[in-house]
Amino acid sequence: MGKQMTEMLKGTLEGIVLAILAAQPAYGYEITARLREQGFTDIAEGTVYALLVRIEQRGLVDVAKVPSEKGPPRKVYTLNAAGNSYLAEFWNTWSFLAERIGHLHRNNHSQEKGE
Amino acid sequence: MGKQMTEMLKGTLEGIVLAILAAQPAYGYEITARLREQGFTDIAEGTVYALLVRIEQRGLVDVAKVPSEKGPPRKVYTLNAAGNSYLAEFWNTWSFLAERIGHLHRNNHSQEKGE
DNA sequence: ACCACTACATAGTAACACTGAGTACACGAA
DNA sequence: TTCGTGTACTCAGTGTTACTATGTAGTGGT
Repeated sequence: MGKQMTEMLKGTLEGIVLAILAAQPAYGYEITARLREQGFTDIAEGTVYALLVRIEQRGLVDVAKVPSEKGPPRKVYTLNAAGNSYLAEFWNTWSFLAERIGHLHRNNHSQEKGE
Repeated sequence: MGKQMTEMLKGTLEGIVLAILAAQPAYGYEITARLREQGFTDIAEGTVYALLVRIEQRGLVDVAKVPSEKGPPRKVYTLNAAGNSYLAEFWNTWSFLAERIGHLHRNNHSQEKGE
């Protein structure tokens, strides 16, 4: 993966995964697959599992072990109240940053074109 | 500063500073001030200077020492060709990420409202 | 018996922003 | 003259994060 993307994912990947969980509960392997569907093709499995361990330890999710037909039991993660409020904070932070950077982006582009 | 913002700035602060330099050359103290104007009120001076050292070592900027009326000489940073192409790459990475996350954001919100 | 797919776990590494402190120059007030 | 304030840059140490690489294990097909 590009080094820029790696660095940029720091802080945002967590929010991305929480947002996926907000849509519906999911387990690690499934989350990895969903990320790949969404265009994040190069995110390693290990990265996702490590992140899930973190958000579990912080109490942002509830965990349930569910047997699988095709392999070891799944750990299904569900966003709880704390996770929801943390996610809401994430959206605030993201919105602020995206707005500021979007502003810079537009300025840079108009400059390139000599506007 | 919020912990989320700290983590989210990883990888993006560099692009933000390069974008500021793309608009016009500047020195460290000035860049810090400009960041504060743009709403990044809690970015420490030390953070900016460390970042400037990095981008100088990577050859993304040219540096000129200019005497100041009010203090030590200034190190004025100018974005060079390498810096410009690196910045272009940054915008690509950012656009991809912003689009993907924006998509998640809209989905989450429409879900909250039950749409 | 072997392989592919599913599913999770983890030790070690690199990169980055922050904290907190320090150095140094200019200038005006006390 | 000394002190404070604003300007301007530097740096060691810390915490957090995503990546790499590898390992463990269950299921089903050939």
